[in-house]
Amino acid sequence: MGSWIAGSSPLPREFFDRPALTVAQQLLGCVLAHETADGLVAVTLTEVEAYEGAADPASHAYRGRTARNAVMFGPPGHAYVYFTYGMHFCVNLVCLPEGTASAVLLRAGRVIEGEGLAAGRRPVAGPGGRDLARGPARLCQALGIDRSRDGADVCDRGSPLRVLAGPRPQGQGRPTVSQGPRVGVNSAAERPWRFWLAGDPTVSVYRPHVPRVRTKPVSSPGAGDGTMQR
DNA sequence: AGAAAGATGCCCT
DNA sequence: GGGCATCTTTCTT
Repeated sequence: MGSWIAGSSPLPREFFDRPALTVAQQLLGCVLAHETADGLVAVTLTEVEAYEGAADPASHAYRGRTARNAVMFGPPGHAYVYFTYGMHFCVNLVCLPEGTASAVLLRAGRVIEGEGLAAGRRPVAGPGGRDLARGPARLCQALGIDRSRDGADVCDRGSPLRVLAGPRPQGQGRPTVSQGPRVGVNSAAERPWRFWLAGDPTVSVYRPHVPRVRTKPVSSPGAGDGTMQR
């Protein structure tokens, strides 16, 4: 089986020393591998989102550097792992040189190595493995990525978390990349900075941007005209 | 010190 | 389709 992953060289740091929009599209089809004491799990990336730094209201770095997002301001090729919604982890890859804060959120992938281990980590995933890493939090769960991987150098051959060039299918050119608005972003939602492999079943289902509506204890008058209230 | 929101996923109706 | 789980970060008193 594909033990080529263990001996393969990670992508060079220059790969990540580019704008997030470029890196995001180039990352599709590449391999993300995570090695733990339990074993190796690897996916080919099928869906990503680009986030700029200071110029992007949807970015965690928009309001400046904090203890949480410090890795985003560091050198390219490192993982920025954050915790959200009280239970989920998501992983980003930092782009551009130190001092800038752009990154690419990894949203989905297809498990190509360690499927048994990944399935054990995600017992609720259905058969077939399609849902093992569909969605950013699911991807982290399948790979066993948590905050201890924050700052990991994915360009380091000795790192437990690495990014490798994807296998080039014979007789095929570059995969067809689709593009659309980012998911779960209520600001700058008009920027089509989400990229995915067209037609891939492991891509997360598109949810049109519906901001979370807080339930109101009392109904206010004047809202009976059918106007959307949020 | 306290509160509110959050780059979500799961289960139930 | 919608509510809920669950907690960290950051902003506001």
